[in-house]
Amino acid sequence: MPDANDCAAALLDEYTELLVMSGGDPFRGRVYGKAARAIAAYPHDVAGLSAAELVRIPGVGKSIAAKVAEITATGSFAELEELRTDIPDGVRRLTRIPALGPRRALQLYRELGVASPEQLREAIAAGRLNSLKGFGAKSAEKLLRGIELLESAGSRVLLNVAAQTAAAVIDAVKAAPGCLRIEAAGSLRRAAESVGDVDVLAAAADSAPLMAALTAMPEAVEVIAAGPAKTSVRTRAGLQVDLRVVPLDCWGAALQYFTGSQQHNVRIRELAVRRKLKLSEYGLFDAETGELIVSRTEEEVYRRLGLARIPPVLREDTGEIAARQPR
DNA sequence: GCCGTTTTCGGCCCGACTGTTTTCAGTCG
Repeated sequence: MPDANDCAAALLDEYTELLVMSGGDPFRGRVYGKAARAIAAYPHDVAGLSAAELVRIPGVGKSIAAKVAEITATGSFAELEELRTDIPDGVRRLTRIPALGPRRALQLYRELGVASPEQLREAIAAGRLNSLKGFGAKSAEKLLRGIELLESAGSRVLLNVAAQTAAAVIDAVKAAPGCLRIEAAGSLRRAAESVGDVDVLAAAADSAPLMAALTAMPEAVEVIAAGPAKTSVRTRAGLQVDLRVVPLDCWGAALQYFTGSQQHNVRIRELAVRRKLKLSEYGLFDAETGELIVSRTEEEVYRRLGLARIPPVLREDTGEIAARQPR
């Protein structure tokens, strides 16, 4: 993929983050993120394209085409530079802390002047978060832990390491009473080169014994979240493991959802919306009546959306959906 | 800001969990 595309995509992504942080129209922010992904996946060098050619890239309209042209010519664009002067780069780094998103990162900056993870640690130590609306004792504790995780930073691991973890989780959970089916999903099932976390999907009428089996694993040193539908733990090695449990009837829809990349799923769900349908991990439904249409197999879900089944490894939103739509 | 298998205007994926908020915003995937 051409360097110019990576460069333009990175700047548009940065602009997306800054837009989201500064409030404003959330849909506008999404558009830039979408365009950034399309440009990153675009096979031709954007630096050599005219405006008319740029707008042929899906998700790129006149306005973004002009910004890409400006990036090609100058290395950046005016609106981005303007936001950069408003929000220091360290504030963006704050959002790398787990559980700290754009809105609260900006709040920390605006109200306490905190402009980096290091400054956040100092602010917490000095008790300065106590006065901040929406930040309680638990938040402070969680943020400190998050900063530690950020600093130890082995964020993504190789596929084989994740596969070993998944195998251990599957062994432990499938022994729990009531486990009807279990399989690794997420980037592991897509066979991505590296994975950020381990996703495991299971089917059961009662999820409690399965969730208990996960949190009882000796490797699970921290419980990040624990609910009836989803439980997340962190392993000794710092790898996050998410276990999702659904009723057996939803297996296909759930596997479809928990396998696709975020972007693939958004695309597929948009396709559903355009057909007056609603897709979730629980099935494909009629948007108006809420009536269930299909949910048992992935093939049924894709077929009902007018698509041939897409192999897991391709579910990255890099053109695989258009390639399977009838012309 | 982009886009169209009713649309060139009015939408824009969907659900789970947490913390502090007593009804929901923020975050995540």
